Amino acid sequence: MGRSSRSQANANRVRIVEVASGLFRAHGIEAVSISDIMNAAGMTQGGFYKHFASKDALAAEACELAFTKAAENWRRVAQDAADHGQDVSNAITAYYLASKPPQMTCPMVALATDVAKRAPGDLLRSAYNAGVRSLFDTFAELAMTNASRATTDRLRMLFVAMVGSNMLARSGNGEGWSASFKRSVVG
Amino acid sequence: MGRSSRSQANANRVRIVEVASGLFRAHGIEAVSISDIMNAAGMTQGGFYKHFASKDALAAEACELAFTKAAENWRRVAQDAADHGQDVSNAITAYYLASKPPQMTCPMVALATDVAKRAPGDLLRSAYNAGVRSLFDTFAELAMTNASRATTDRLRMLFVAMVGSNMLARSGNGEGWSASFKRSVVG
DNA sequence: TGTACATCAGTGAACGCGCGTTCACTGATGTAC
DNA sequence: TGTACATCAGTGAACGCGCGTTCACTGATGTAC
Repeated sequence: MGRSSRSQANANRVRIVEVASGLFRAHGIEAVSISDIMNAAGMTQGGFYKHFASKDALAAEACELAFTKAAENWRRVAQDAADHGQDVSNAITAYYLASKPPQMTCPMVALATDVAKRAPGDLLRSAYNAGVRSLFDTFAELAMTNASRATTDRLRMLFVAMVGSNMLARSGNGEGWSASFKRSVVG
Repeated sequence: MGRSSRSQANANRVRIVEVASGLFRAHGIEAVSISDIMNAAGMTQGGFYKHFASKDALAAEACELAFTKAAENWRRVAQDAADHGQDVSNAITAYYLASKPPQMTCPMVALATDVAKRAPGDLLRSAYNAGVRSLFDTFAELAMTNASRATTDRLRMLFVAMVGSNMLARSGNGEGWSASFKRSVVG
């Protein structure tokens, strides 16, 4: 197994970020090791530092990717809803609270605790906050094009309610009781 | 330093749980070591297992204590508000979203990620969910005695919005932007 | 196009470190008479 | 109340383990002529 071609190496780098983005969202950043990531990407641990300066640097990139993908999905869901004459913010909320595979967990919820440990100005913390900001802006933009004239404040409250009920449901016992929080938001 | 008396040992055990409850809320369970806890309690690591079967067992007890203290504080705040003829649910929400020292961080937010990693039926996970349930019930009970006839569903939405905005603010950059989420809830 | 050499993506073993937990030990506390 | 002995709360060193990171090495790829 000698040197890979430039294009192969680039593809490998992209795959590492994608795989890491999923693993981090499923298990949290600290619970996933470099070996876990590299093996899942079909390589061995040693090659990691040919692509990234540190685990932290990867975490910031993986975080950014997670938010980008989330925003893309919201746009797609909003388009679908608009095409069928349905309420856009309702559609996004329902999509957001629908159960998804672990690697698709909302990055706002999955990474919050890891981010909270970082100092202000930290790479990951900055990526996370830029992501939250961008995701809310996307939400507001999509919901505003809707017929309904929701205020920004009302959208902010809906947004944090989505996030909060998602977080509690994720740590819940699978009882219907946890689900009642979700229902209070999407209802 | 020989054997401690029974009552001294009991007091030490209580202190360990209290100290751990604060450290876990400030930094997360995995980021705090047994040494950290025992040193903060004024002892050395080796004595830990004379009191607890494992770090997990302590985590469950510390989690329970955190929720108990939170409920007590809410009751006190509600009583204060009622005594001054103020709206109870507003008072609790404002108190909940006010900035507090790290060791007073809301356990729902601080422990969520650690809990999410545990299997259903795990000791900590059970303690967390019992705590959430009990804290919401407390909230509903206190808010219902209020003049305003809020529906349970409306209280649930307010509850998850509190939790969500608190979580985002905790991982925020200290900009006013993060605070606008809190304002959308308490406003 | 062909050849000679430099580059560098990926390998896998090794490193230092901090963790949760164990253990032999100490000596004041608790108990039996 | 006093004495002899068992108990056991707390100590501090040691354990095995997995982590992030480093490193010497391999050999196909890229480049210069």
